Amino acid sequence: MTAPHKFRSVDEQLTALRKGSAEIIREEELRAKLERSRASGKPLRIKLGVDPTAPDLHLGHTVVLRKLKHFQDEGHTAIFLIGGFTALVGDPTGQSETRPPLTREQVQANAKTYLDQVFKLLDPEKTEIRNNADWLDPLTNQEIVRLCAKYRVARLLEREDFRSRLQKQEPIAVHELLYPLYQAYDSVVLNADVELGATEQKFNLLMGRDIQREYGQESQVAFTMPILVGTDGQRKMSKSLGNYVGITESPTEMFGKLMSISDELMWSYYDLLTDFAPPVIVRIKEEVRTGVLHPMDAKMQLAHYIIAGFHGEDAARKASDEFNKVVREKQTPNEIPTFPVSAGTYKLLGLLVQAGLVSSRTEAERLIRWGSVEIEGQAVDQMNKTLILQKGESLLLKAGKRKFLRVVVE
RNA sequence: GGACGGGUGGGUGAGUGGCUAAAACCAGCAGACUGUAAAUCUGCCGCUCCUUGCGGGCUACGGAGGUUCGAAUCCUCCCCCGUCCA
Repeated sequence: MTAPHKFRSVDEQLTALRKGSAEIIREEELRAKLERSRASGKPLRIKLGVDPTAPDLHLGHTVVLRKLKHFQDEGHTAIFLIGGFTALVGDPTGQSETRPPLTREQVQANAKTYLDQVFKLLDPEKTEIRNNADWLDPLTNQEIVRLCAKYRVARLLEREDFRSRLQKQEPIAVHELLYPLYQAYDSVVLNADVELGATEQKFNLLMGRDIQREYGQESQVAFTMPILVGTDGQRKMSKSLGNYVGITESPTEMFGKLMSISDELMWSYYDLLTDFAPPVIVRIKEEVRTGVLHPMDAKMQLAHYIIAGFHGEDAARKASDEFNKVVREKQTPNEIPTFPVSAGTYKLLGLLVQAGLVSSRTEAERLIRWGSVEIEGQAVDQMNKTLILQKGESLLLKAGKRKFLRVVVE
């Protein structure tokens, strides 16, 4: 009479968890941990740390978040760690650009918005939320030195971005070296069994293993996910590169951005941003290859799926309709922002700038010259177009292919 | 502390006295085409003024001065980054 197991079989779990992963170091250890947990009924502790450096999460963050959810779905404990302290230190991550240091208030505000967004995916009931400021802030100098004593400089410098910066003669600040140490120390405090991260986190995750051992703990499994390439198809998705899709963006915007990825890139989005089983994705790919399914339709299906996950079916359908209408049929969108003005005479150039449709008069001139500015569907052909607006009137302006504005005279 | 190398437009990166609003590439924008805001091709890509012209003005090559008819380019001082030596 054995009690029914709380967990699925280890093999089933492993299969589900492996999906989409880049590297699991080491898989045998993960298997052993899963076995032990299944036998004891004790869930594993899965750590995912995020530094709240910006107020919004984008799809890139959700890759790893989704994996955390998979662990959660298997009955393990998801630990969402907010880097309240480490956000102030700043992970080097290779970016040479010096970010302006965040204030504690900013970090706190960001952390709050993160949680709201994270719970669109994770089950809040089953998630342990921690903030490393809680234990890193009170650390004494003595303890910090003791922590530092546990690692060697040469090993720190093995990290890819340190090495390349050293080679390229780029600056490395001392505090940047500390970052991985703090992150590793978090794993000790949280007693993590597994730490999730993007592949670029590999070094930090591995360091957690060493430091945990130094503190007499069993090493965590370093579990990495591929980095999501941004909408430009080149570089990793990031807000500062402007190639991101934010999860709080409107469904329409998300749809448009997702449709703008290259046909090629869509497959990695299928892998990393959906929960379709691998064979399903293979089938879709095959259908596109043989011409049964149009690539555009495959992409629309993808966009629909992703958006439905954040905003619901209805919103996804609306966004899809809107896309068909505006982009494919080149019609006017349903919802157009309005810009109130008072009655009077206006020069078109000035109005375009004022309304924010263009960033400068020079740009407005350029667009007019190209015939890309329209009033009520009519291309403007004179540079000095003057508009006489009367009370109650409204005019539909279009600048470029997808900037619309309704000028309303009050 | 010493020797040496470097700091150029959103990014990478040419340019050593005028022909340079500054090559090239990337990003961005527009147009054509299409199957989508994919791909491809073409054009544009500091700001501003007007009589919209291969037009005028202003701003721009780390900062401040200077030389010169003219400076991203030469000189002086300063700031910042890196390498090597101590």
